[in-house]
Amino acid sequence: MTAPSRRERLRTATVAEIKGGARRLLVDGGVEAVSLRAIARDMGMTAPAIYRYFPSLEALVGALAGDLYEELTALLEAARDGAGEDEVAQLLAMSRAFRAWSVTHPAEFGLIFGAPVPGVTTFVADCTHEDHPGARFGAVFVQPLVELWHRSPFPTPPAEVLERHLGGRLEPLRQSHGAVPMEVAWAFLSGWTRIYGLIAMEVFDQISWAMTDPEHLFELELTTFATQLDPTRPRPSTAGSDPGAGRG
Amino acid sequence: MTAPSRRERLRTATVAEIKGGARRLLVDGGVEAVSLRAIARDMGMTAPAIYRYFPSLEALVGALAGDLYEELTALLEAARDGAGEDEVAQLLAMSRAFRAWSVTHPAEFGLIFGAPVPGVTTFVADCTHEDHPGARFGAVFVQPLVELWHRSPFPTPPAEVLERHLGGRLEPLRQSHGAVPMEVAWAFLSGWTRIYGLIAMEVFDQISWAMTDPEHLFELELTTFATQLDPTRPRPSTAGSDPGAGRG
DNA sequence: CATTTGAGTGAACGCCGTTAACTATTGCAA
DNA sequence: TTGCAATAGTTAACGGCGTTCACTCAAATG
Repeated sequence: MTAPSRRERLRTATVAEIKGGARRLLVDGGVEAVSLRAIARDMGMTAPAIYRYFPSLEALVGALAGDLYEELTALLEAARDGAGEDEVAQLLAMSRAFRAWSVTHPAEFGLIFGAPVPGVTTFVADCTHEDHPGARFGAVFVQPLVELWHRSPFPTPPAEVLERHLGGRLEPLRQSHGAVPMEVAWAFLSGWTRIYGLIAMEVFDQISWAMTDPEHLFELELTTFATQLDPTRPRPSTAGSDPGAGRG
Repeated sequence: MTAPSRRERLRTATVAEIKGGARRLLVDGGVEAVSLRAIARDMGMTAPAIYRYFPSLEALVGALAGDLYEELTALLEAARDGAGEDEVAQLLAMSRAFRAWSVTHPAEFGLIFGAPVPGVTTFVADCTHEDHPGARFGAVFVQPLVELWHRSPFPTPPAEVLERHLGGRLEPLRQSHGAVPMEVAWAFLSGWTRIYGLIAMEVFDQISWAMTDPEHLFELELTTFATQLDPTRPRPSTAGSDPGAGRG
């Protein structure tokens, strides 16, 4: 483990600058606004120089997507670690952190959670099963669910129903997370579907025709989900649980 | 109401041909593959000629999105009309039809239900509240829910909880659908979130790292939702309700 | 029949990704 | 220290893109 040479330091700095410019363009104008020529212009370079660092624009977009996955995973882990010991509290904190990031980073959310983008698709396809960004991302949610299940099992549909609908179809999940109980897999898939669906609808502006302030619907879904996971929780009608309070 | 002139007939035919070419490109290569020059090439024309019919590429994409909304709405209405009198059966048929269309038309789904696309966004913004594509689309789901609610109310969270989370935030929905009971609004938003979320995850390939055959998870969610709407329904464990049977 | 309207063409401008040939600089080794 | 190889950058060019402009020609209109 020797110190990086001067050349290596310059190179990583340039790579970071290229990614930074790409992200700025992504935020300002969506993925279609990310262009090698614009990035190079902002850096005071010419476009072909970027080919010394990335083999194509698609590869650059894929690398950017990988960084976003890492950024988001770290954010969720921080939210989990700051939520105490209770697994349900951890899941709620992670869900809220995920929504907050998504709403404040719509372009980034669209890149990694929206319709497949050429560069991102190949980046995801090149990952091994365990290091698949979706798997690493899902692990943050699956882990507290597993621990909660072992500590105090939550209600689920009957085992034979789960077996018929999910049995034998969870191999990809097991390849990345080991032997996850079928009930936990169901709780994760069902819960994640609701969280993802609501956030995607909000970020993609698929809900504004029906309601305003989707955060409150999100909190309602969260409390419903939390109650399902832990029926001893205080009901959402308890005073002091008003969602959105204290968050602007 | 006079018969369309020869010129008008030719014009509508050309508009249809342009849209057809645009959709072919959309299906083959995603929205970024839709280009005026490629469309014109396929038609044996030059690109500037299309400006006689659409003011810009974005406007063409927006018009295409409008057609897709209409196509999908008609499909859902047909599914509803073919499902008999029971509202829950109608909702199930519509949900399955929606998923089937989405899975077989991923590019079209991404255009109208994915990250905002410039042309589509302005098209949606130009619609009046009642004719908003999302509203016309949502109406097909809201209507059976309203009728079911009046015929036999389904269980919901307590009224005060709904009031606190949704109260005063459903004006957009009421502007397009009239006085929808808050419980119905909740059931629609909650149910639609799960349907949309699961389908979007499947179409956007956000679930293949965890499981195969997402249709079975979709059917599990559907039966859960149906049981919530109508507790007298046969439980999902009843023989003969195996999801996916007869559709493989 | 004259005129206006509409449809379509070709050239051009400025973007874009990408490749090829070339230059200058850095780092390393004889 | 000198010489070589790797590295980082340049310019020029190709084809594709959306879009505009000036133009032609046929069709509808009076």
